[in-house]
Amino acid sequence: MTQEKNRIIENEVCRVRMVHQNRVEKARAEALGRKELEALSRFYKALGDPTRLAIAMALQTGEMCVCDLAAFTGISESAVSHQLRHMKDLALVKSRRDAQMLYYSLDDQHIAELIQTGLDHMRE
Amino acid sequence: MTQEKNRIIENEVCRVRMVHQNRVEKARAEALGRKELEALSRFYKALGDPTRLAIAMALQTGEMCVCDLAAFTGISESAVSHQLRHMKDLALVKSRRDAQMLYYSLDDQHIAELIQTGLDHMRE
DNA sequence: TTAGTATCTGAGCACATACTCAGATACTAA
DNA sequence: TTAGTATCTGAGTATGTGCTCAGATACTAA
Repeated sequence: MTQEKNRIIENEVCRVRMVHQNRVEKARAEALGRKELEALSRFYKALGDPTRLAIAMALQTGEMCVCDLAAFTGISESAVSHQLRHMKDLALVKSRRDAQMLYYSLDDQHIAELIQTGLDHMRE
Repeated sequence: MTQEKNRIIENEVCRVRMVHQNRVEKARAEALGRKELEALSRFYKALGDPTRLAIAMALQTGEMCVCDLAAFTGISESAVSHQLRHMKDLALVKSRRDAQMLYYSLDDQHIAELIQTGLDHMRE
């Protein structure tokens, strides 16, 4: 157990208390970079809202248009559209146009896997 | 394509537009219940914050105490403690006490799997 | 007991976010 | 072109959330 006392540097308190320096260094060695960490957390956050998760799970059964998803989720088409844009920015869904309608579908097989792993956890 | 026109019921607009009724019904048939959906989304949301994700990934390398995690993440011990409580409520982490210190660790192997699946997606 | 250390907690604040509403845009068919 | 349908968009708002701060609590050792 390596312990360092708090040190005063000029007027700032520089708190360098590292109770298990080796553990912190080990974790740091395996840590993601800041940008990767933020990208990954944004991805989880995308499924971290009941509306978006419901949309993603609905799209597991096949592609659907905005008003299908509005009917399914019970929220307005506008709200669904806002969420779909969000999910598209995160590469969770993609869309194809057929006449006036846009059909949305999951963009990546990993998302279905992620949902399955989450379900396994919840029903552990 | 089954289409219903908007109907006016008293002063409310009751919008029942269902463009692909069969698709909506299929999605409904496989949908989670409201409570399950919310529980699952809370679980993803738990990893949907960079600080909590960093904590979870650090704990993949072994158990750590609060001040280790504060040193690792670069945020205050108070903030770490708040987040750990949150994560404990969600059964993401568990703790064991050894004298004054509390050692936190991942509560479930599913979490490591979930992180791995997320990484695979990000690096697709 | 007392002092010291590690962690927790509640209040408060700044910022993020999920929705609604009104209106814009994209496309089709007459 | 015009009317109709599907979707998108920006602004506004109410709620959620992550942090800091000050102080409380839990435990150990003298």
